[in-house]
Amino acid sequence: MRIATWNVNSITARLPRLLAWLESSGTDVLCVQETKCTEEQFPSDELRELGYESAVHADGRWNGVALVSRVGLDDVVRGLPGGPEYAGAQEPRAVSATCGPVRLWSVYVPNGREITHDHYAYKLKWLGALKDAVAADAAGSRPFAVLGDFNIAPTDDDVWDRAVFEGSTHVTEPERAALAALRETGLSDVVPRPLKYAHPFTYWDYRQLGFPKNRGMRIDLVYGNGAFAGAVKDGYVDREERKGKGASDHAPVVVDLEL
DNA sequence: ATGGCATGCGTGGCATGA
Repeated sequence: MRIATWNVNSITARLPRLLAWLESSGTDVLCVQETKCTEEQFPSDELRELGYESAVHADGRWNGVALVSRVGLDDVVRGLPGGPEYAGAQEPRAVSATCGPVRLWSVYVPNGREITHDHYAYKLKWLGALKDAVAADAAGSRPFAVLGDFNIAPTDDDVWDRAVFEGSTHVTEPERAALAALRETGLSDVVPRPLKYAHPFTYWDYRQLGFPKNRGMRIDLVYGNGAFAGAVKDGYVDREERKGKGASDHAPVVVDLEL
């Protein structure tokens, strides 16, 4: 079973690449982030023609998540139960479902913007609510994983130059502590292998030749419980998909399981 | 010293991203 997570940075802008990649990679379940569309605009018909069902949680030009599966899509939950509001509203940043033998979440953790910004406090609250929402499944015996764009580099090695991020979000101790608390529910970081260079970065800024210079970050993560992590046979970052015109600034993270 | 790129919305220049 091949499961992947990919921040597509607009599913409508990425649709030709997305459809081609699903076919060429043979992915069974894809966790999508930053759909940047309404639920009506989501390309459910095009995906259905390829044999995939979709569960979408989206409301317009920002955020938006989905689960796309060809191995079943049941018991869909849209949103983060108990999640905090930002600017008076719940944002579409989480969707979960059961896909065959495995329960999965697709999450788009708030960016945080700046350490002094309200968005940063919101990010930490959001992660706390995520921990509470997944704790029972994380501790369970059914294969379970939270996949997505966590907007946190778990260690200093997960950014191309730690010094550049001094004073910035994505690398702070409270963010990493929130990730550690999430792991303590029973989840472990399923680290993919890179296809090139030493470290499995998953995001490279569009600017300043970030990708050619491999100035990347590992912020797209797969957090699986024991039954999930124990079934993992391989995992990699498909950096080929970051190449060329019309690429997302994130590459897909692919995990193969024997379930 | 600054911005540099891409997206949506909507046709000009913001807001957002990390």
